[in-house]
Amino acid sequence: MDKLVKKRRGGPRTFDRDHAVDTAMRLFWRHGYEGVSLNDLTAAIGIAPPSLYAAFGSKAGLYREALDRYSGLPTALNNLGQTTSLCEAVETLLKNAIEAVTEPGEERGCMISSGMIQCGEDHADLARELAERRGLMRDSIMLKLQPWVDRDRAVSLSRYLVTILQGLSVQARDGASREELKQVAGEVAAGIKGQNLSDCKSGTP
Amino acid sequence: MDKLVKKRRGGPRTFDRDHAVDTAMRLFWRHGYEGVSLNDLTAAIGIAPPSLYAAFGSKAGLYREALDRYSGLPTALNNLGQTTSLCEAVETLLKNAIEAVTEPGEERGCMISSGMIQCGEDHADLARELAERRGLMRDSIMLKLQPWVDRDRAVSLSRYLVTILQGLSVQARDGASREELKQVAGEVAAGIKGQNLSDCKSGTP
DNA sequence: TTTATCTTGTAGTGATCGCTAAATATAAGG
DNA sequence: CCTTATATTTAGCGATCACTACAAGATAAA
Repeated sequence: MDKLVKKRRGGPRTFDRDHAVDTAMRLFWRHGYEGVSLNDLTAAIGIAPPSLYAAFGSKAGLYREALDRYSGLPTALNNLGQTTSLCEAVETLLKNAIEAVTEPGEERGCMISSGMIQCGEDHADLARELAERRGLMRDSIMLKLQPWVDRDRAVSLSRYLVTILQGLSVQARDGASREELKQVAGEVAAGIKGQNLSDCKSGTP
Repeated sequence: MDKLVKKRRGGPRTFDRDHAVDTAMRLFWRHGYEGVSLNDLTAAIGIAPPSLYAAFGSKAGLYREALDRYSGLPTALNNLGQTTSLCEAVETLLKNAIEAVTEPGEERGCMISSGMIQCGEDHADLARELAERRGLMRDSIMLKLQPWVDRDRAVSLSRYLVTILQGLSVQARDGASREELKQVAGEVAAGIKGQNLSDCKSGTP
C-alpha cells in the first residue's frame, strides 16, 4: 500500500520555477528568513531539497530571488510620476503603501520594510542587504519628490516618509485595518498641507 | 593542567539573576527571539542550561522577563506629564524615542517596536504578545494626548505616532544617525504645528 | 554529624537545522 | 539500440536546536 504511485525521478522536465519563487516569497514574507525552514519550503513547493539547491544554490539564494520577485509587485511608488503636486504625490504614495500592506488574500505588511529587522549573526550579511534595499526605497522616494521641493527638503521628507512606510508595515502586521491606516495617512497629509499650502494647488512644479 | 579550578556544583543559587536577565535582554534586543540560541544565552550569561531552566522555565520565559526588563528602561513616554502643549508633548515623545533607539553603547532600535515582527509559526503566541505590547504603547500615548485633543483625534494621532515610533526603530537599526532621526521628528512636529498653531502656545489645556 | 534540600555541571536526549552524495529515471544525440 | 547529460529522488550527513536526567557538590536544619 506504499508504492502505488511511481514518482518520476530525473529527466529534463523541470518543476515550475516561477511558482517555486512565488511560494517561497509568500512564506518568507510572512515568517521571515529564519522563520522558514528548508523543510517548509520543499514541502510547500512540492520538490525535494536537491532540486531546490540545483535551482537556487542555497536558502539565501532563494530568499534573494523571492525578494526580487516581491520588488516586482505593485509598490508604493507606483503612479507617482503622474501626480501634479507634492501633496498628491504623498497621498498617492501612502495610498499605494496602505493597499499593498493590507491587500486581501495576501500576506500583511511589507517584505522589505519588515524583513530581517532582527536576526542571528550568521545572517548579518542578508540583513545588510535588506537594509540596503530599504535605503534604495528612500532614494526612490526622494527622486519622486524632486519636482516639488528642493534637495534638502527632499532628503528630509523622504526619510520621514520611509519611516512612515516602515511603521505602516508593522501596523498592518499587527492587524490594523485599512481604515485605521488611512487615518495615519490623513495625519501625514494634513501635516504636509499645513506647511505647503501653495504646493498643493499649483499645477506645475 | 586541566583541573586547576574546581568548579562549584550545588548549594544556593550563585549566579546573578538580574545580570542574567540583563544579558539576555541585550541579546534578544539585538538579534530577536529566533536569532538567539540557548547556547548563546548560557555562554553569555555564564551558566549551564539547567540553571537557566530552573530560573526561567524556558527560553520564552526568559524572553518575557527580558521584555519586562526592557519595559522598565527609560522610554519614549517619559516626562510626558510635564508638557504644557500638544506640540511639546509630541516633541518630547519623539525626542525621548530617538534618544532611546540611538543610545550610544546600547543596542539600536526598540526591542518592542521591532520585536518578533516576523517569526515561525511555532512562536506565533510570543509574536502576539509583542503585538499586544505595541498596542499598549499606542494606548499609553493616547492617554498622554487626552489633555490636548478630543478623543477621536487622540485615537488618530496616537496611531500616527506609534507608526512613527516603529518606523524610527527600523531607521535606527539600519544605522540612521541621531541627527537624521531628528529631521524626521522635525517633519512630524512641523506638520502638527501647521494644523494646531493655537495648541502650541496655550499654557493650559 | 547526619540528613534533607537545593543548585550546579556533565553529558546527553530526540528533533530539526541547512545541505549533499549517490542512485535512479528521463530525454536527446549518435 | 547505446551513450551522455540532466533532473530528480531517497537517504542521510554533521551540526545545532531547545531541553533534561542525573549525579556531584554545597548549604541549612536536625
